[in-house]
Amino acid sequence: MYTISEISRLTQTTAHTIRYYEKEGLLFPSRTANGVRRYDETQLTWLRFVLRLRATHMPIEQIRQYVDLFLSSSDEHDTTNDRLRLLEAHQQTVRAQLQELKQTEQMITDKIAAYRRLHPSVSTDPVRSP
Amino acid sequence: MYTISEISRLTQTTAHTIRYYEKEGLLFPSRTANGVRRYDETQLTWLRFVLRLRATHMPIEQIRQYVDLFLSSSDEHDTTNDRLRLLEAHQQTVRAQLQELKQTEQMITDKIAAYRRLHPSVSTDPVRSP
DNA sequence: TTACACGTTAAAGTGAACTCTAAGTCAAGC
DNA sequence: GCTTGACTTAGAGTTCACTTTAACGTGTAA
Repeated sequence: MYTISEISRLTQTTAHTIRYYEKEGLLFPSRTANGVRRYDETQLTWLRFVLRLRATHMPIEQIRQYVDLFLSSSDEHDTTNDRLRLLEAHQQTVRAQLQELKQTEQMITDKIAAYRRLHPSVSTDPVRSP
Repeated sequence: MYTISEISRLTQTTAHTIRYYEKEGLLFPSRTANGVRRYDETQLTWLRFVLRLRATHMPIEQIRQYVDLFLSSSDEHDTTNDRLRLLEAHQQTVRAQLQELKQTEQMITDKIAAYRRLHPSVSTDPVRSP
């Protein structure tokens, strides 16, 4: 079991942010008798999953939806399909981001190459604006 | 020459945002006698360049730095190297974003595959938390 | 036992990037 | 001449995701 400062170090995330994620309903650490948070491997894995989604700009609200579906799932009420749909939707936005990034990476690479070819002339700058 | 509503349509960006970018020093459209903004192809190209950088999360402040260097460049004071350095720095962040996105894309794909294999069982959910 | 590191909370504050409001000007069409 | 719609401005408001503050509790080493 880890303290908040330990998983803070392990995930390179401030304790502040970890508490904030808990307040937003993304994490559910257990507590000691006097209310100190304790994190097990499962919670650590979950936090890493959340951080992955955040790094790809999934809004906290959407992550919470996923968590809520997870928690509300039972034999009578299966939420697998809903979760699958959320993941597939996010997969689409991740792929769109990848497209955009690849194109911009190419643009920057081209521009850098142009700058290098022309250096040190500025008058013939490849950008030609404003 | 385009009006603000025309380049708004052409770039899928609200006129509000385009004026905001101008206020932030990223665009310099000319004006008609009574102060109405007019955009030429160069300004349109420039806006598209700005939108590319924004789509890859370059902060407006950094874009402005690039613009400022561009505008302050002259025969006596060459800013090519500084601009090159800014672009190279952003190239690094774009590559880091690409890395992160690719990894998360893989993770989501794996998770979706796992959900599909196990469907409709929830008890053996691949996430196993919280 | 006192110091100090580390934990707790609710709530207010921050910064970035828009987004909207209010009050106004202006040109074209009926 | 009047209405409509597109433009103008400064400045206030919004949203998101933290981040800080203030005030306090707890455990352990010197």
